[in-house]
Amino acid sequence: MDRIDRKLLNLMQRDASRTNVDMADEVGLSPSSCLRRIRRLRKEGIIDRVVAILNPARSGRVIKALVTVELKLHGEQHMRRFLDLAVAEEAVSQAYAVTGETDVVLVLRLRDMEEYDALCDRLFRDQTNIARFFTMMVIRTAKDETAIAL
Amino acid sequence: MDRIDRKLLNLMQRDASRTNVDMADEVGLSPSSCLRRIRRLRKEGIIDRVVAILNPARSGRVIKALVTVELKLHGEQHMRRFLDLAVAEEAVSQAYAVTGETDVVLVLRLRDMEEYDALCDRLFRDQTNIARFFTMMVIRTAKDETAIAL
DNA sequence: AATCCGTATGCAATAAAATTGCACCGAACT
DNA sequence: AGTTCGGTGCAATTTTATTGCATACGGATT
Repeated sequence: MDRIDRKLLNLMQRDASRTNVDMADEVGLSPSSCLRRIRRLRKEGIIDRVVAILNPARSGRVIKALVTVELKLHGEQHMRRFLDLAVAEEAVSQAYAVTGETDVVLVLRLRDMEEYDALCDRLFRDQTNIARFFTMMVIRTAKDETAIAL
Repeated sequence: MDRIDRKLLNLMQRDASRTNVDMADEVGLSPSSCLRRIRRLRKEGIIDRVVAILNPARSGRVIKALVTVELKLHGEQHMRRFLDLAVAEEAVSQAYAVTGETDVVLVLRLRDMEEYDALCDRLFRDQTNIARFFTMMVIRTAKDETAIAL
């Protein structure tokens, strides 16, 4: 993991659709050598995967919301049951069990408020193990990184 | 935007490193036709970009934390000042201005607790406009999707 | 129903890229 | 100095992407 590797990873975190030839040129290696590095990074699992990122605005899921959830019963099985429920929802894009102020934090991507209301019914109101939940609607997204700083 | 487009988008959200030939075969199109669709999806901005996702465990940033921040002064310029500060931090992977319980929510990716402590100094303790902040350490990640359900 | 138009398709030819074998280089170690 | 190992560039080969072209499909219009 040297300077060139880091350079490649930074390139590919920004745009992985470039050709190997192109990137090789930018980092100052021959295409073959560059390709072998990229393959190594993938084989070693440093590059987990390469994916297409869709434009959220074009997908219809334009409303983002954060929800903190407090459970009544905190046992492992209760936590697992709720997380399973949440994870199964398409509108739930992130779900974390956390320490501190609350038990679970969800990140939602919603099409509209109807979807939010219906989701709340399924995840919170119809459940017996929910003590409280607080919703924070996202007003402004200042940063939303898939890239990891090296 | 038909069934085949959606199929392609789902494929590429999971793995965009496959060859066009391969994906064309899976969706039942000729390579040329499939390629033209993918180019159209990119040109229209439905596919925003293609990126490499690194393994967080291999990057050293293994601790995830959520922080809610309450500001003392809520004016636009105060909000902006704090967000600018937060966004500049490498450990801050997401930053949202929100309604409700609090003003700002941050998602942190940390190497260790020292980094957390130092970050708190810079973002919270040294600042005059922070009323309170609550940290929730992530115990379990049940879902963390870059993909958007269509 | 016939026509027209815009768009999508498959095929085949071509261009470009990825992949591999091979010889070589340089650092680390004996 | 000799040896080993990992990485490199070059060139040949294979695979893929790209494009031109003829055709097929669907919708709107006459």
